[in-house]
Amino acid sequence: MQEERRIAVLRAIVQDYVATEEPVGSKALVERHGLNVSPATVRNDMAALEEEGYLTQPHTSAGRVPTDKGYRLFVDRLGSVKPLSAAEKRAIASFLDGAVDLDDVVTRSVRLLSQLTRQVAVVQYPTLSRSTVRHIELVALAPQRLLAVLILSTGRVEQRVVELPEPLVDDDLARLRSRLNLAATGEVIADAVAALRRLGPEQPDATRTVADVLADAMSDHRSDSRVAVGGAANLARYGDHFDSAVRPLLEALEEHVVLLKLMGEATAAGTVTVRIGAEGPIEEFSSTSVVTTGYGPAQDALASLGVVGPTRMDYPGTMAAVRAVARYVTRILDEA
Amino acid sequence: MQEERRIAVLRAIVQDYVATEEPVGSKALVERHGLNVSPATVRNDMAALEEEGYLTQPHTSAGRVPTDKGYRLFVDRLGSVKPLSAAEKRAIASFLDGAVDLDDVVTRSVRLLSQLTRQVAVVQYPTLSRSTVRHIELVALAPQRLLAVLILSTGRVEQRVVELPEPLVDDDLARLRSRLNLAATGEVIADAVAALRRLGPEQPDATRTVADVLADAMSDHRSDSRVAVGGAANLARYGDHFDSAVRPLLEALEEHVVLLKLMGEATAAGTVTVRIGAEGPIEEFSSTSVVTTGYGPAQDALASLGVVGPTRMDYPGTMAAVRAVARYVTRILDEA
DNA sequence: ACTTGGCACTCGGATCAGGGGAGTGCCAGG
DNA sequence: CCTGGCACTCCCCTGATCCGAGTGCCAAGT
Repeated sequence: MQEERRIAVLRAIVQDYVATEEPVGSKALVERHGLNVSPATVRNDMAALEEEGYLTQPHTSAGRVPTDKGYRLFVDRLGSVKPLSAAEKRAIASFLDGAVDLDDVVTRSVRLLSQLTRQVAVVQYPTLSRSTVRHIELVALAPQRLLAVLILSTGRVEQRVVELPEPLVDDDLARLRSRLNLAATGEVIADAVAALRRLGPEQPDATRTVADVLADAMSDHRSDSRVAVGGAANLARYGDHFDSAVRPLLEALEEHVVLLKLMGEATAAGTVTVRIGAEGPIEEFSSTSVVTTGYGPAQDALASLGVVGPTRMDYPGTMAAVRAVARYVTRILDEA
Repeated sequence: MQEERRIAVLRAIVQDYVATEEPVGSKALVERHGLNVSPATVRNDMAALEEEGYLTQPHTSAGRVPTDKGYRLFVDRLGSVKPLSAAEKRAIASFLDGAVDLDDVVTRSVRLLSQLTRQVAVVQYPTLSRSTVRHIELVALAPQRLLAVLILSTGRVEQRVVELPEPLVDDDLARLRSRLNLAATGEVIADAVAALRRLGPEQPDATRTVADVLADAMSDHRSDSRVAVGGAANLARYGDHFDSAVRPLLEALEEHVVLLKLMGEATAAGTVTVRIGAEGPIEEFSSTSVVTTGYGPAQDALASLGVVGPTRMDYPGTMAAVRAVARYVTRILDEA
């Protein structure tokens, strides 16, 4: 009985604190929420919750603030994620439907997500390792120079200028093109790389050169850590802790490697992961929470997408938005 | 005689203020700079400069701060832009030389520029209107569906999935491809669009469909306003005015259209444009300066690139960095 | 065994006065 | 036209005071 009320108190505190950004006291609590008990009772509960580590007091004589542990309990005890309104769903659909290519999908998602959550949104580009080669194209730029274009199943395009060891006539170019496509098209990246590397030493130099460049392009780690970021302006709402919190985050947003570490491994689509404060991998961001999920085919997430914000954030709303956007993105990519 | 000294005083004030971010007084001035006059003399000069609108006092009894007009004079009277050190030049070269494609060049430039200037850097992608069509590629995805890939001279790649009104066999595809390339390859975008649109009604439906999609892709204004932004973390150094200055800027950095307006028309490569405070087109950014220049072939700039920062910035250094980076980017693009 | 009202206590934050100091303007003399 | 001197003006820092929200605890009530 009391146990239940304590959870209710914790929940109320979290909600109020998220809304007001100020430590919440016993009196205000009973007023704003329909708790049918006196402030004194709530005080006892709060003392107990503090004892167990779910709350803290900034000062001896101030209201209570949830700890990371408190948020964690709050999130875990969320019954169901509240579904988005019909209007929001429609907005998502219409916003994403106009996308013309992969870049566009990612850009729109990131913007959409940041607007829905009023937070910093991060969308990782589909991982190379999960995609297959759709086509390889060679365009002659000069007799000894060509442009190799690599098109992947996810819609990603890589291109490289290749200097040839010897001039190549059109016929040779066509032959080379079909040889490369024969080896790589339809294959998963890892296999395609292997196949290209195997294109033996017995082949003419030009083949080797081009195959190597393509294989390198495919294994380029740089392109495996591409992310899009949006809504950085929402950081301005961080309020205080400017130098200690906002600045490192702004820096991280440009360091994609750090950002990806912060986002963590792509989880299976459908499951929304919430990392609260110090639960994350980077000490500096101990007052930052991350809400992510994977997107792409069910058991085989292409990459993750999510939101980064202050520990004091609207978890239910954020989780709902992240999940919804992931779902739509998955569908869009499926169609293309 | 006094005229010259006044300029010297203004210059000294600008330098000190930029360095310390605090109003500068007469005594500190004569000490830190080798002015061979007394503080009283400097005070007279300052009073005159204030009279003419080059300086202001935050409070009756505080030091002086340059006005926009003061910065303007300072910038105009800069003798020569101080050249970068050899080390810096080397850094630029090595930083940009590793770029593999257009995206990479732009990304690296933006990062480089923000690091050199410790400011927010903005690089516009080469304008579509100045580039030519290098190649058009069609890849069959399904009998009635193909992927059209458009490769431009600047290295930009656009792709679209096209649903065909009728199935297309390989031979037709090859014919279609060469017809499209014949019409568009080598042409400036505007001409290519026209040529594609002309691909007459007498042609089979598939041709029309694909040609239209390509023409649309080329005239897509969305892609004409692409920019890359970097160094947003440097905004953290804005110090005070957080909500009034940093926030709108952060927002603008995501609104590429606004950002481009702020950057202004691409100026001829070689000329560095400085827009100080209220000289800019957007009232909200009246305490923000913009330093830009064009890049690309001499008289025919592809696009602009530059830096956005507080009016109180190191103009000589910033101008030098912007010019140097533009120069290198031009060279790199020329080679590719 | 909880809950409740009462009460003393704590402590942060707002408010205010006072003093120090940096900087100015002006004037009279070089 | 430059310079030293001097009175004056505010800004801002410091310390003291006060107020009130909020707590913890206790004793009484259900």
